[in-house]
Amino acid sequence: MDARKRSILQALTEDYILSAEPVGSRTLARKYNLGISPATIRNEMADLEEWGFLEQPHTSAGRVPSDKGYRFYVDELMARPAIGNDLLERIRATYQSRIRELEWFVHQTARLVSDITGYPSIVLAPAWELGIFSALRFVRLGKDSALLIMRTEDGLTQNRTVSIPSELSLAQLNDLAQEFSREFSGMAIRDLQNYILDPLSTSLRQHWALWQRALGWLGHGGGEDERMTVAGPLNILNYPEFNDIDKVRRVLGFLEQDKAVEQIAKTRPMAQGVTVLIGTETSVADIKDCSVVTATYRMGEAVVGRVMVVGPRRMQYAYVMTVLEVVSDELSKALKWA
Amino acid sequence: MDARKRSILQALTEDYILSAEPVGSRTLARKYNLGISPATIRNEMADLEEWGFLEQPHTSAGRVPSDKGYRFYVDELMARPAIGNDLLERIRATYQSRIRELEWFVHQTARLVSDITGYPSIVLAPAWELGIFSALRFVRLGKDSALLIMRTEDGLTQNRTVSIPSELSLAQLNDLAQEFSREFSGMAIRDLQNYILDPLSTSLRQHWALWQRALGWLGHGGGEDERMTVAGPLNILNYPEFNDIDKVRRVLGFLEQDKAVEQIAKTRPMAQGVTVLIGTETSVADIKDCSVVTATYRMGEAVVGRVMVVGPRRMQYAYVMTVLEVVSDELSKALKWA
DNA sequence: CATTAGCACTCCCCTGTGGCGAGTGCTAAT
DNA sequence: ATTAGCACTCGCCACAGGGGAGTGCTAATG
Repeated sequence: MDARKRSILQALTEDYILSAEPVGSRTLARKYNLGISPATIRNEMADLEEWGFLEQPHTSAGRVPSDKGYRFYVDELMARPAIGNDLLERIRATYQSRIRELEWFVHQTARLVSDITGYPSIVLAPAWELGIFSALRFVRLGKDSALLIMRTEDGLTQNRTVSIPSELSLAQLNDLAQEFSREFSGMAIRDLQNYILDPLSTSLRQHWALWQRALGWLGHGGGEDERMTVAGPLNILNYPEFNDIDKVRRVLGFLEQDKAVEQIAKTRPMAQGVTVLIGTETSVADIKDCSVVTATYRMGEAVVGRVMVVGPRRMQYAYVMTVLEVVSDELSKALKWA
Repeated sequence: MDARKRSILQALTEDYILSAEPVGSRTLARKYNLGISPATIRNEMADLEEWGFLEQPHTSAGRVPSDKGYRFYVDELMARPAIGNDLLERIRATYQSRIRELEWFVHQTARLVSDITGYPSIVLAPAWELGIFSALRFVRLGKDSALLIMRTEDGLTQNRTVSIPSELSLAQLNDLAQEFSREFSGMAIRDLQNYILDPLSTSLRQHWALWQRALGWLGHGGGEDERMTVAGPLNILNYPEFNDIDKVRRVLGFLEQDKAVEQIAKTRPMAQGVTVLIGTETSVADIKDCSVVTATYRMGEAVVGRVMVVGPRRMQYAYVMTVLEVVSDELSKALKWA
């Protein structure tokens, strides 16, 4: 692929990203100073199409980048401008709030990203069930209910109201919690559930029903909902390729459910840095017309969560990547002190 | 309005609810045993249109009920069949779970209702800020964070993590909480916020910053999000009148934001029972093509929340009303023991 | 020999036309 | 009062034709 083909592919991709219209040779020659005539561009485009970088919606339409074309553009062609100062300020300001709750960070980040980019965004909260169980604690609320507080070795906590047998005294509850903590501290939270359901494994079995009730939840680390936040899903309606009600249904349906997002997350390992998945690269049929940009964030040293942007394939890749880079970075910094 | 007009309006409305197609005189005569000819029906329909119960999308189309037509249908014409046993069982089964958390009820109810009816549903959680403050309590989590638990006289609790000055001992915290509780118990939660911000009102002012941080939240009763749950918003896409992308945007946008729902809730007082708002009766422009069915639920004796269904104007009113009646009833029963 | 002008060709899109069908309102007959 | 009959209206759809954007090919050009 020589320099001329590269610049044609780049110009075409950028034009299409802005216009959403198939780009023809004449347009390309007129708008971009390539120094060659439409006829030459046509020849080059024919090559690029043959090689799979471009596609034609139909004969006598302009060309459109294919997944492979976008991929090449993202990997090799596009410029990565530095982030603007205004934007940087805005992002930093978001994290300077006094509120230091994990859930708040997740919500704010999702909203911030979808606001800034104009695409739907998803933020996955720290994967609680991967944490290491440290201790358990009860706080009595009423005569037959208590707050169950679970804590990880990282210092994260989560709590929930459980109903308890009213004959248990506060002291007894505390004993139970201590015994449980002693027994299971150091274990991955994900595994808690399996252990507790084996009645032989613990001397706690006299209150088996209580534990069973409480730990179905503990093992999951709270409801599914709290682990994922979607912001701005309707942004997708602003892009003409989603004028089709069926496409809208697929994409919004995807954003609504929790599980598919995990599929995407699994496509790439939890490597640090910003990752791009284009069209079918996500291998999720519902969003085959979308691209996804993903970044991870850290808490201390460990990678604990993800920020994602879902948009049309003709996404503003460079911009989104830069935004996610900065956001995930600032978020990681903010979480360090949380 | 004589009996014949009534039966014509009823048949037409029911046919249109099922078919979404404007209904003509011939169809009406053929499908329903009205005992009169199309010509007579036409005359009657002309009257009904003149009186504002029917509308014609265009000359030479069939007729469609107007808001006024639906209103008359709902108030006077429609049959209210009893709920089926299967359905009743399903609803009851939902509330027989062991999980007794308020938030869980709200989520489950929203999902249940949208599943059963096939329309989007909204459930408003108990209006926390209307409750009466009873007591406050701290549970230390780490060296500079604590869990703040607030309790109402009804026995509802809510909690949140707050950061606290690390020099405060546990004993000091407890003293603070007790002092605060003594000072403010019996006050409506909604009013807490205003009082605490007046530095003269309390001897607690030495930890003013802490209280300020904590109580901005207490006064609101948690994030907005937790107070409202939407389930099945995409159900709206199944109805042909929402094939238009702009209508979809309006309705989904409405469901996404919190505030507009309150507008609707305010349209009708918190009276018990099931209420129907048709088309522009909601006076929310974004959902002028929708109808809303609303029911309230109780906790003990007091009405504390709402279950709502949002659907196209040609909604299955009778069915939805029956479902909401039963659901809100069962929910109220379940909450009595929560 | 790479580049480019020229040209025939393709195919989408828009518009206008005409037939069909559903439904109406009116009138006259029952 | 009801109804059959009929002319009329209008949306829908299929179809054809013109325009336009863009292409691939070929032959001319520097």
